[in-house]
Amino acid sequence: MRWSNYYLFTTREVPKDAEVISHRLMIRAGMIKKLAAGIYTTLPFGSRSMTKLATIVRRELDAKNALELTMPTIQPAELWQESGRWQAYGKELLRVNDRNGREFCYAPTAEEVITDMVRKDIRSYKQLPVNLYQIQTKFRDEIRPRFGLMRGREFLMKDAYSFHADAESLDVTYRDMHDAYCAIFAACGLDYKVVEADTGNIGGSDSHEFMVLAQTGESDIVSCDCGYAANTEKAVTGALPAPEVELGEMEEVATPDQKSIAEVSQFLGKSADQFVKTLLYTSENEEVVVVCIRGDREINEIKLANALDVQYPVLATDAQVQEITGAPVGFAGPVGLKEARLIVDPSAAALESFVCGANKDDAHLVNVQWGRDVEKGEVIDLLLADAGDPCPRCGDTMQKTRGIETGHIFKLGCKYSEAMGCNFLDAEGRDEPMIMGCYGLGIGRTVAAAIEQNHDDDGIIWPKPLAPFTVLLMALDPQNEEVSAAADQLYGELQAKGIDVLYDDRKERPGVKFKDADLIGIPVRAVIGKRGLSDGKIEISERHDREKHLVDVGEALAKLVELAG
RNA sequence: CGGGGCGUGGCGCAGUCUGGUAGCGCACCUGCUUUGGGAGCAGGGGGUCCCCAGUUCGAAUCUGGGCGCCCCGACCA
Repeated sequence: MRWSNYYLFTTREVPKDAEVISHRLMIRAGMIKKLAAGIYTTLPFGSRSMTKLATIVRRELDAKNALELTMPTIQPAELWQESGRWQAYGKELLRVNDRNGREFCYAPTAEEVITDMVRKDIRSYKQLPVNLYQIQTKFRDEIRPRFGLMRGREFLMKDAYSFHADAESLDVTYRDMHDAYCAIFAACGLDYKVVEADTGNIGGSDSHEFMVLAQTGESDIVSCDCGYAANTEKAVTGALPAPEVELGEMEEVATPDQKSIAEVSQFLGKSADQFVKTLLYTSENEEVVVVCIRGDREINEIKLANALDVQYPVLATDAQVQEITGAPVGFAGPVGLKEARLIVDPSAAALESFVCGANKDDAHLVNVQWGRDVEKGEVIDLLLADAGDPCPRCGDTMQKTRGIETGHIFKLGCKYSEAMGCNFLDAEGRDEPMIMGCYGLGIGRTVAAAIEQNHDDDGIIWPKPLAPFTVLLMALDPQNEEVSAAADQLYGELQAKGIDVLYDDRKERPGVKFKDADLIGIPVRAVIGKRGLSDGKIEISERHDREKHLVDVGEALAKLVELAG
């Protein structure tokens, strides 16, 4: 491709709303352009990267016998009502009406449509398993789209769905997809981690996320050298080391205006890990739940939602706290709260003696003991895991890192097949719901993640497999006939070798071309200028180290082919 | 959903408080010079100042309504 004929316009400045590096670089390098909040046009240069990733994805999935199809992006409401997600998905589901007023939605995912298709086509266990995928645009009306392609509303995703006669068959496909995803991310040259994950509103049992490690990621991961790794939404820990406490009789102490754990901790001279933090939650079913956790730790609200089997637990209002505890916010404790359901995290349950609110204005209780002074209630893990916590498998100290969720695989079980009557006849002639799995991979997000992980101050440093072009051929002074003749010839030869080459034949000054070259980050660069050419040399370098090698004109092609490989 | 901020050529901004008919840098076009790390000089094109209504002789500027966009928060007992 000759740059002079191409649609690639770089910019020196970026819109002020672009904050993360991949977003800035994708705009500056002419890959994407914003149309509306979280909605982007992918320009030709960006499109090439996406296509390269899609090709890798297809190759690895096809190798696992997954079959590509294409489903509509506009889906009828009836299917979503059947699965129950027309209500459950909430505002993220973009709903539209056609000219007759019939309700549709723009697909955020395609479980309903694929399940509807399969229930109509497949009757027998002999036709199972099947694994079907598409690479198709999705729309999710996110609360807060941000970071360009990292969290867009409209985005390109590969989604796959498998159907099985039994759990063993699902296990095999799940493993296949796990391996395919590993192959895909490895092929892209990305530093990634597979972690245990919560299933969120997709539903189902077992689930893993593929995280590209980057500080700008929106997910927290804890991991251990032994191999355990999990999203903090899901992560469990070993028992926390118990703090040393003095034992004594329960006693009320005055703590005027000392509301937060930090304040009371300082006021009483006791560390925060000797406290029990008591929080009141409500949810859509309006039951108030009292939750206790150790004073220095945080509640994982995803775990709480799962424990309560609700969608969104929310903290009780100040008025509700006043009504139930009889005290303003800041003085809640488990002692004497008989009316409400009490859930205690193991971190709090393990305390031999602790400090908590007295359910009375300006007062706390010290030396409280479970069993003696207050019933323990249900002990359920609600802890938000953090760096330094013990690994649940081996007990070693875990680390915390951040990652970008680029892939997510689920064992769905029968959630959709039961709701939608997607059944088959087994060998005994019994009607059974199919067991399902689903597997997502964000195409645009993975490309953004690749940039997040591979760049420097001057621009993108593409991993070769995702690079829009493999070789950038620069003619420094295309007006000079010798230079342009040599460059034209090399360009033709590279094309003949099947190499993706971008030929910078623009009539720009050298400085502009070098800056652009660094910005767009093509892995291999060949520079032809009259200075080198007078000695019969072409300068070849790679973007990742920019080390310059002068190569004889006659050897340049072979060298470039070697580096491109 | 709550809080804050912003909408002025393609991009980044000034002008708004104190109303008088729009400007700067980058980008773009033409010419000359320059040509190995975002050149110089000269000339030039491009804006219903987000939209609607109102006040006024006069509105980018004041008032009201709407739309769009961004950031922060949704972390506490």
